[in-house]
Amino acid sequence: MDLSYLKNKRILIVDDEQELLDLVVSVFRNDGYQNIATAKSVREATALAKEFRPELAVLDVMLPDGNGFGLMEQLRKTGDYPVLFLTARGEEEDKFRGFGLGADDYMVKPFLPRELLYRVAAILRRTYREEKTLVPLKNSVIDFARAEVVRDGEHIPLTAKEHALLSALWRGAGRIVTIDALCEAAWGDNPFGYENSLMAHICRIREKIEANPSQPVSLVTVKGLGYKLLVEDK
Amino acid sequence: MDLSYLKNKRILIVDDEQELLDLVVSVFRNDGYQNIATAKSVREATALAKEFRPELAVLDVMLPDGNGFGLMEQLRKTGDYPVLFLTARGEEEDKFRGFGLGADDYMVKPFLPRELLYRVAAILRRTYREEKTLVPLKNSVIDFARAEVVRDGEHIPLTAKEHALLSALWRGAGRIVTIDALCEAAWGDNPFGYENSLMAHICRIREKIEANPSQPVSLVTVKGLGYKLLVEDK
DNA sequence: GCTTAAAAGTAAGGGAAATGTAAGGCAGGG
DNA sequence: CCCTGCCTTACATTTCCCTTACTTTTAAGC
Repeated sequence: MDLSYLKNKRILIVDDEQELLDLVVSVFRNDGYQNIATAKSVREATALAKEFRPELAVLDVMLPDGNGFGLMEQLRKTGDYPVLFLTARGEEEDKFRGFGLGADDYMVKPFLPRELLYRVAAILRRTYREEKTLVPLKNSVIDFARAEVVRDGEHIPLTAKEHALLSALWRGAGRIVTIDALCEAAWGDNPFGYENSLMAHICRIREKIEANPSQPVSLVTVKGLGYKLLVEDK
Repeated sequence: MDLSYLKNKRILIVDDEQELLDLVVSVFRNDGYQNIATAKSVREATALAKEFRPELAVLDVMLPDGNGFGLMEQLRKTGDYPVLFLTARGEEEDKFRGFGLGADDYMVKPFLPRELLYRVAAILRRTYREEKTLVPLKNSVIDFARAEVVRDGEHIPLTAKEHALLSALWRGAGRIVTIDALCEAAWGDNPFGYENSLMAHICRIREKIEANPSQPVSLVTVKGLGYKLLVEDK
């Protein structure tokens, strides 16, 4: 299961201690998270959240100009994303207060960095599970869950075979996928004698995903070997 | 925000110690959970899960005929619901192993009953977000709470199967829901041989929600893949 | 425990969209 | 110039799904 799409999620980290803030940020960075924003106070955090639009927040409970609970309520006004609290040892009641207000998880300092990462990953996986299905190409985007291609804002439906072939190509994204492998993916048992049909499907797929189907840039032919699906970014 | 609908969720609890099992069950019962099933071994749990179809599982790591991790992998074959692990103190590595396999939360024994309840509630809340009772479609509105469709001011009742199928479609709103998933939703365990019946139900649902059932715009077919429910606004 | 209406399941004919087929084209290499 | 490998198009075929009418099951009320 590919979960790498979770590493692009926007994460907001709020703590007033510079040292801990740096630690937490580096923990996330080292694990591959790309999109991190930080704040050191309630005020800073609420202002930042408006334009950063976090998809998950890690909040310290103790803050100079208020506390994490109040902050969460502020944040919930601009978006309903999960929240994980951090608190100093011994404040047992805080734990329940956070959960009671709708927090998603709670950790007591000092904590193991690895545990923080696991807990955040678990929350992200549950919350944003459907989105692994969007695959950006040069001139279009494939949406596997909806079985359609979006090009110039237009939604073009995919048929079952097209969906199966694109899935196989995407699994080997960037690498060559052989004719045999594609036939296997689309026709399963006894995948023989369909080479011609495969070609017809490739042609139809190109009409949907390429701006100029006769000069393909996303689904390219590798003569004598097979086909390659070139995916943007990732 | 009304969260009482979460108390109806089917919860599976697995532990080999009778005493702890009783404790956990009573903790849930006292908090209002209606639908609890228990098992004391991997074997018992996998058999039970097939027909109980849990919506969340609480698993002890140590079991007489295996461990909770193996059990989770078994369970994941029949459904993708969240899992919370319980383990004895000191097995730090276990914690990471559970998360690594895709667990949703983890607690060390002995734990505070209240914390267990909060953690379970947090997971349920995220996983089964509020079942919106009113769902607007192009030519009608589904009212799940009343099990009826409103079209042109007319109230058309939904039958049990229609309701179950529409719920499953609504859960995957916009995305393709496979024939298998729909059969699973409507007929539970042993969801085979009902493809034809499913079609008849789809046909009847369309007569209720569509202005022109032979040209559906809300419940559309994706040949060879499944069906999609297209929701307005959202 | 009947009776009866509504709901659910089954089966078959027809139709449209998806898929398969084949022929003509085109480009590059030998 | 021919041959190979792939593209493209038009057309044939097949598959899947819709629909309808009918049977069976369930549940509700007496």
